[in-house]
Amino acid sequence: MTPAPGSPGDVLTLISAGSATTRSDLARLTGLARSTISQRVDALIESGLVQETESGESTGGRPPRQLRLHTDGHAFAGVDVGATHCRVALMDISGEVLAECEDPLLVTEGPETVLAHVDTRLDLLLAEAGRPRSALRALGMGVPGPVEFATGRPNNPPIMPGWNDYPIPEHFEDCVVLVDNDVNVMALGEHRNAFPGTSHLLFVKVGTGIGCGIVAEGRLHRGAQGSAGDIGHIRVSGHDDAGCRCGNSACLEAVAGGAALARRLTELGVPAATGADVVALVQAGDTLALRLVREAGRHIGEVLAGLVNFFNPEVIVIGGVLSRVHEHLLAGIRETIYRRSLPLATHHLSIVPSRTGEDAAALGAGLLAIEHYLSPDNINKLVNA
Amino acid sequence: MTPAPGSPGDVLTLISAGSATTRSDLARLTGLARSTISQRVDALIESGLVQETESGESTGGRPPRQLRLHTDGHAFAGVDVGATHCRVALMDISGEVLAECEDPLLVTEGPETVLAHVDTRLDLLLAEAGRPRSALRALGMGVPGPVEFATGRPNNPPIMPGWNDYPIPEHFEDCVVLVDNDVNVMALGEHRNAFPGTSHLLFVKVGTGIGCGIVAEGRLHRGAQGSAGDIGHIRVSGHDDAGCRCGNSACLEAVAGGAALARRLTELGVPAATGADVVALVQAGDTLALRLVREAGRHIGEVLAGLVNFFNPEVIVIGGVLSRVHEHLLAGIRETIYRRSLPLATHHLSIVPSRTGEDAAALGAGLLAIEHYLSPDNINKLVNA
DNA sequence: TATCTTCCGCCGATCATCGAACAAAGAGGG
DNA sequence: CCCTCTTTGTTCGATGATCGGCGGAAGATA
Repeated sequence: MTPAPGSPGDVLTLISAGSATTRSDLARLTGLARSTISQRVDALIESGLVQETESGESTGGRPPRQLRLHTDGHAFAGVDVGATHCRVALMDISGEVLAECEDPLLVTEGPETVLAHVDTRLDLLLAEAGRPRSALRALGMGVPGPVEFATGRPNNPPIMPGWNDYPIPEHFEDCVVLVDNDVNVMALGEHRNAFPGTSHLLFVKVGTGIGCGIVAEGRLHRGAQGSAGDIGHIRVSGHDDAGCRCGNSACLEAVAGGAALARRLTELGVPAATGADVVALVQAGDTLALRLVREAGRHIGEVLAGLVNFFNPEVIVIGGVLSRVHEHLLAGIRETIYRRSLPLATHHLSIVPSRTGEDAAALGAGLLAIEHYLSPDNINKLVNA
Repeated sequence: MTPAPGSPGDVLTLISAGSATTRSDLARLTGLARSTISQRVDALIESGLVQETESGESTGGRPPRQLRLHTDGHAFAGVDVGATHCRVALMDISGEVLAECEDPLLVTEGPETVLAHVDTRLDLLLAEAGRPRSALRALGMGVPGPVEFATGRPNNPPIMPGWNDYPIPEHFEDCVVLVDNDVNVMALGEHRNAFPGTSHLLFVKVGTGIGCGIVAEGRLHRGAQGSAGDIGHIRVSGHDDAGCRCGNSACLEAVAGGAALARRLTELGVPAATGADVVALVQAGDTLALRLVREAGRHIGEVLAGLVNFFNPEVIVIGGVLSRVHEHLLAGIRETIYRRSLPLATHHLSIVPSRTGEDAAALGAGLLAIEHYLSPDNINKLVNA
């Protein structure tokens, strides 16, 4: 129902969002009677979803008992499957990280190998956190390629041989599994962690390739085929000679991606193989590398300028390996966006480096799982059962 | 509340969407008891929102009484304020047009003049439809510039002198007024009218300038400052000599907009002043005009190819004056999009000319008003009162 | 210590919803 | 033509959820 939001799920949403920490808050926000709220809260405590902590500050009368998510007894996992690494984070229901690990692992080893690895790490982390496997409620996973979100199957991922159409969720039988593109979960992680108040955010990952996660109205926009945000193959002007692996030329990725920068540096006599090498050179003070990074920033900025006009975000977050030298990358990006976008769209626009860093992906994947579990529909089912 | 959707507003939503036409349908869809549904329907009939029409087809038992929106007693207005015209449509609550008119009118005359004109037209149309002014429940308006949707005030519109920050809703005291950008309401009109099933749609208006309305998850995306969709100033490659009124160069609008095409034709010895002139020349068989339009299509396609990668829509609709020669414009657009966008994104993508035509804007503006009035929140308020 | 304020649980009153029973209206069959 | 079956719609008592007042709890203030 639309009016008088007051189901157990809605009540929990208010608690988990931090909008309400006491029964009085809940009564005021929902419009329900205090007695009704008490009943709801009792049910949520009964289900092990909420706990009471000792009194809070008094405002002149009896101090209210604080309510918060019950962080024991449940566990959620966020998995970041990268091209060459695998990171697993174990989180409690509030989004706090309980334990975390990262290992080098090639996604090209195929789904069975990678998912088996995730499984063993999961057991280790659960042991470390002192929770049984049965406490695991949901698992979110980000993978480096397009995914059909509804089914959790990769959709012709270019750099994940053997994964096409593989039903990832079926590998984990006893818990809900949500799979999404890695950039999407990074965007989610960054949004929830650093910019919870904003409605429209773009997260741009500048690594070997270039991708973008889109948060619209606070929710991920995946598009019709789940391929939204694939900005690496948008054309930039003046580089028709730059051939791309996709078969076209002048793609953003072929001009400003980490791999492209490394290749260009190598051609110019400074050996570099990956985006990380480029970053290292910049940090070492190599002026050529620095110039290339700034130029890359301008090219990225050209594409983003168009997207700012189109999408009108409040925040653009720059992440990925190349953002380690963000002071140089951002200079070019900002310069170009402010020159090429409309004043109305840029006036309140922030362009910032990622604040969440390395584990934005694992964190975002975990949050995907947690938010699914905490959705009012799901909670109402749990409480009634 | 989230579970068991069954407030009067939700019931009406099902009726107005055509998902349910009988009480039984409603009981089945909402999960509520038949008696409860009857009670809800009675309340809606009482409020004048729903009417019963005589029996439907029997399926072996008593034939159900059909329910539909009560189309008498209410009226809604959709106003399309263009640069040089003003169109007003009077609609009933089901979205059917009762009466309509269009007059030449310069938006540069300023808000008082234009809104006074709207007022007189409104009275004429109401008289024509035989409804009193008091029947007017809500009014939607599309204007050729950015608008702060929440307040209904134009936000530094470049071609609407005197309108900046003018509080349009205050001019119509006795009814709710919603103001939006013209391209947004066109997108809404086209979506509701021709593609109600799709989630993600782009409506591209190619007229004097070039703009884009965005439908995401079935709702308009307006962006942080309400300036989303302003694609006319996205850079196209290889035209750094084309200066734009915005101060930059190589803007899509300056290369492929109707005004730019007319100017270019004139330079080449074929006099043309506006986009309409260009269309006329193409229709008269002028090969030069035709070549320019095709070329414009390719430039628009280049920008749209990027947006397809970014946004991943299901449908792109081409409207505006230039779409009158859409067979030529679309050829270039399709060619470029299919060449420059990712296969995953283009595989299920339709690129089609507007099916709604001239009054997409007035229609969309009216629908904006109607959908606001029919929103569950508003209906619940009405029924309880 | 007395009083005030706020918080929280208890409990009877109230209200919305349900579901069974019944009436209505047509289909189909003998 | 009449009888039975099916589906629809309404009526009404039963049920269960919500409300709001009351009183106890717990701290602030004086």
